[in-house]
Amino acid sequence: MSVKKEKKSGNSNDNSMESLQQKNISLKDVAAYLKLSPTTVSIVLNNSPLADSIPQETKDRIFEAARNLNYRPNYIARSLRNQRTHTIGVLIPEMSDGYSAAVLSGVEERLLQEGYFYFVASHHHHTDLIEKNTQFLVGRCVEGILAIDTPTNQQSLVPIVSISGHNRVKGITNIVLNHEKAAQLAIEHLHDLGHRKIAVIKGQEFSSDTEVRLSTILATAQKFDIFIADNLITQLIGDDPSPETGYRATKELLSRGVKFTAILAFNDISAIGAIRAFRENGLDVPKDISIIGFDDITAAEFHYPALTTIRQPLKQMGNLGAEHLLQNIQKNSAEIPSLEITVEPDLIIRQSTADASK
Amino acid sequence: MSVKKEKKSGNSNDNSMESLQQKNISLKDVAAYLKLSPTTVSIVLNNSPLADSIPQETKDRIFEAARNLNYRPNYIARSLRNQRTHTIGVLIPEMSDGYSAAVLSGVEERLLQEGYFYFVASHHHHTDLIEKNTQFLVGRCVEGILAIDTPTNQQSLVPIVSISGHNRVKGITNIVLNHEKAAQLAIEHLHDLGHRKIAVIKGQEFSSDTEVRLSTILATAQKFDIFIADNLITQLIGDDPSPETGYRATKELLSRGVKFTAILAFNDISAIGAIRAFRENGLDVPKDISIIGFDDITAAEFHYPALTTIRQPLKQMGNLGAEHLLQNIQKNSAEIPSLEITVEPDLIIRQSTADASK
DNA sequence: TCGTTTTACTAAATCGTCTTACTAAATCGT
DNA sequence: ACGATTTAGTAAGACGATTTAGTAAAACGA
Repeated sequence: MSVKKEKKSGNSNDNSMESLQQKNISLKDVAAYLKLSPTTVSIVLNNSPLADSIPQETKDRIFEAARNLNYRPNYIARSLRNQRTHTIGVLIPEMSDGYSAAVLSGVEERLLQEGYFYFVASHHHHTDLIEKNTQFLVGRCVEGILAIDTPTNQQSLVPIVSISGHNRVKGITNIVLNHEKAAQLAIEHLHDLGHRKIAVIKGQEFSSDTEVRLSTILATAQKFDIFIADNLITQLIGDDPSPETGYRATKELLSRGVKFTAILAFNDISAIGAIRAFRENGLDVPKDISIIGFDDITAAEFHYPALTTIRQPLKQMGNLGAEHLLQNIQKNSAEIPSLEITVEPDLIIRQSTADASK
Repeated sequence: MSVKKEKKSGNSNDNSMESLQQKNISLKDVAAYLKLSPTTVSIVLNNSPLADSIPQETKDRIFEAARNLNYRPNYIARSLRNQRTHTIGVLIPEMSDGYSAAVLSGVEERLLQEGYFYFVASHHHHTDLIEKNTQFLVGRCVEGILAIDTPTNQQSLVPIVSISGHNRVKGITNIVLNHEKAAQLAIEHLHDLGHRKIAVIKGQEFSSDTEVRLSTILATAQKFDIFIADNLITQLIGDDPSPETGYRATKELLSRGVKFTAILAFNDISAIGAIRAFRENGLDVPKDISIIGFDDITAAEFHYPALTTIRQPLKQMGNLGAEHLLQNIQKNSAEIPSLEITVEPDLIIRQSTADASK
């Protein structure tokens, strides 16, 4: 890393003085300039009902002055007075895992529409960081918190909406996937292809979806008369967000020597790691082993082989989460119901699944 | 999407009343409770030098009361008074493209250390959105702006640090890759493997690195007596952040019927698209065609074949960007130098490159 | 013409914190 | 014992906006 200094900017005689040094001008300045009171300027610029009695001519003068002086209301002062920050906090495990980013893009879209901004804080699966970040965010006067794939135990002073978070706290709105449907789609697809020996990669302990995902899969399999024994279940270990964990889990599974013709991965990331493990062991996907991922992150479609996967509408979930959070912010805390919003998965059939070889 | 209402929370007789309904208590409340003035409480809690004259006993009383009453200073009021928001704005093209997320994780790490939070705004490569978002952020009283892969033309009222942004505006600190070194690493590697006919996938018009990347590659190639003709250059079109654009660009290149044994992709995403295109045309990577990506995003290592790529230290760039922005915020605008911080690329050799077949 | 309403504004309080400029009492130095 | 300093605080203003509760003048109604 090297540093190259070029030159000072803002030599005191160029135009940067005029354009940059101007102190931010306040309502008072505008008022003084117009020889009016701040009150009048305020009600006109905010188009308050009180402005009805102000003649159009005066209004025009005010608007013009505000524009000419380049008046921008101070958001902080306004927030203090109105007790509204138009800011929410978002809790995520990891910025760079694809999943959070996809949800966030939905969150951002909706929030900006409503004039809200958001703070992001990631906790890397440390329980104490979840707690601490929540405190920080509340300390920053966020109006609500959106928890993405993050357990939320405590009740908070602000509304919370949880996306794929496991928790049964009162007054929290949950955005969750229809897990039964997801399991149904996955198992049915494999069953249709003739697979009967199916292995499963279970998620990390700390992942919100780990338990439901596994239990719904086992239950659904049973409906198809498929019994998934414990020795066909392997688990992701560690908080590395890369395919490495899926690779390791699969290696471990293969080392057991149990036979299977298909595997359900916890997510696309781990599916990608699994494929590498199979390939190293001389097993072709999908000829020898079929694999189904979960999420349908961008990488899934362009992987080789392209991943068959259960799509979660991640962006939509972000959108919905933001929407409900904003709604709850309008209500007073006593009337916020415990809601559960379910979104539907889709089976995306690509090249990582095929007829059972034998 | 379905909705299931469970039950109201906050039934007025459970403990949520006590724990949630308590109005936020202010400095004044603490002072009143202690029968002291807000001034005294403030100087003690902030450990201001004035507190030297306050006896320890009183201090203890104040600390205890603050804790018992669960006093949390109002950040907004404090910001207004101190004219500091400890918030910066981050401009990115796209939340979910892997690149921004990787840089952001570095940004976040550094900012949190310093007690800063950040607002994110993405512009999806729309010039007017860049302008608009900058306005919004400044309107939100951010103390500085970090522009990631985003052109910044105008001088602004707040310090700007640009990461991989092309711009020659005074007073802006740039974090850039050593592009010459990057080109050198890539070309040298291919040359060593015997490649002489090399194609290039050029970035989109709007990507900051597009021009430098191509020009440094062409210049470096020439040093190795390799001439890259125009008909060996194809370009990414459109703002789809998926490998699709790389796929299309490569298809188009192949349709020209020009021969080449290796290709330099603009980034890993487009390299992944290119591999798919080659595969469809019956070309094996790396047996028939070698390919080098750029960035080393997480997906690169686990792709098949694993991508040889030029790594950019994305997280470090985020870290540096945040660090310099915070430094510049301390200075007054006249003394901010136009700095260029260069970070070094690495050649990561994996399986997508091999000896030239003929 | 006199009282009421409307018009066109404004003064002052408030949001919650921090800081500057005090004061009153206690202690110190000689 | 008397002025100077230290101790232990406090009152008031500012940050920049919004809102409540006005007021003075003009227009209106009978």
